[in-house]
Amino acid sequence: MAKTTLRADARRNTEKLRVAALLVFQEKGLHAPLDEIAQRAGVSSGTLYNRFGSREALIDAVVPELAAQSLGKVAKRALAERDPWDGFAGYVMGVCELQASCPALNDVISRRYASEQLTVICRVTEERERYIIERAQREGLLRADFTREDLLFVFWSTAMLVRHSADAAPDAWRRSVGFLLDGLRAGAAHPLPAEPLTRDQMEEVMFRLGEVGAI
Amino acid sequence: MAKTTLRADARRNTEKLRVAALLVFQEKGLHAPLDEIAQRAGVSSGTLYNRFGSREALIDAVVPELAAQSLGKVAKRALAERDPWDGFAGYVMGVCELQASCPALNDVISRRYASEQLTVICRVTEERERYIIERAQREGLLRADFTREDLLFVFWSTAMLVRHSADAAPDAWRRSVGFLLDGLRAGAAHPLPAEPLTRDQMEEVMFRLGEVGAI
DNA sequence: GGGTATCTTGACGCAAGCCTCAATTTACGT
DNA sequence: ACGTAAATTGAGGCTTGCGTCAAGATACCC
Repeated sequence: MAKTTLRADARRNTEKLRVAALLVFQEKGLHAPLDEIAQRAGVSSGTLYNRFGSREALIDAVVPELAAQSLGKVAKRALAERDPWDGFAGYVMGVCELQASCPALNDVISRRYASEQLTVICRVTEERERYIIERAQREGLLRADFTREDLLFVFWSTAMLVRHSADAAPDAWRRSVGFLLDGLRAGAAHPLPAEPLTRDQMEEVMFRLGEVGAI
Repeated sequence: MAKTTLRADARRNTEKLRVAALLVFQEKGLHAPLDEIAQRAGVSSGTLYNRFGSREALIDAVVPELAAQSLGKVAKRALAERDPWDGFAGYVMGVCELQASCPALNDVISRRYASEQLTVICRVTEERERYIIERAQREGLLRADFTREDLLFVFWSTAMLVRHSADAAPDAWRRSVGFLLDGLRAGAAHPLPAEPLTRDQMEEVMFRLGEVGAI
């Protein structure tokens, strides 16, 4: 039912809002107050709702492109790596770097906000990650009991670290990820104390993440 | 300036509030609504403020004992372990188990709420952890570049994981910690991509954690 | 340039959660 | 048993943020 033609001023406002939204989201994450976006666009909050209708729609109008591009670049670089371990490790570091460099991407990667478009991106990402993992495991470089679900937990950890140490110690996360990667090399493997998550469990966890508290 | 003698009803209410507070904090963490505590104690929110004056005071009246006892037990067990590596690994797992089993302890351990008493506990804990780490490093079992500040990051990661997967996958954190521990063995060590945090940086990060957003 | 459909505005209502304080109730000493 | 100091109450003010809507402003077509 979307109007196909907007009045000129409405179109202009839409554009101003997109620009402002991208700025604010990048700076403060996907839970940034919408009022601030409206204000930054020089427009009332009512207009924001008129143009987009909901936070989700606004995010979907602005963030997926950024996310797809950033994540795509990292994956591509990883796959271009000759050595599958270097590819894997580079991928992990690359994604964490995105998390550290941009609150909006951090929220996407750690699933703090789930929208339709972002979910699509996550699915694509999942495929690639499974491949990157498998490739490194096939050559016996990445430990065999590591799953893609485990990878998400890595990103969640980093999300937390980055959110709280971004200012005081912007490189702190690198150490943590460094330790972790050393634990993921096939040679380092010792038996794990728990079963991997099923995909359903993962869905459940992610579903809750998108919910209320967000925390 | 504290009144030394309370009227009988006030003393009773104080006790009811302590009980309720401990329950609610254990169940929901240290940011639980105070109104709920008052309600559970069968008392108005005004009374809670009359008796304790602030969330911080209420927490300090109730949580430190729990925290000191739990953390003490884990540390003791770790130090009783013959093998320093087992001691260290057991300590890490033990603390994470506390995080997983009790939101209040999770908040204490990951510094989501800083109060006077809790800060004292953290200081004691710090001493013990430095010792546990040093002991394992002295025998060349724990990698030499691991610091106590890094340990806090481990607990922060776990805090995040536990908070979001407690229901759907209560053991998920064990895998992550397992990977990490494998990366901490001396034999697994590869050069790290960043310097360890100074104590000042750590203070700064922790200070911010206690602040506003908490997230 | 006038009429109308479209768009914008910003004050408003809502919800949580915090904390306060005037009015009321209660315990306790005498 | 009564007076007073101590305690309790809960409505209400505060804040942040969301989302709405009647009234006013504006673009666009003729």
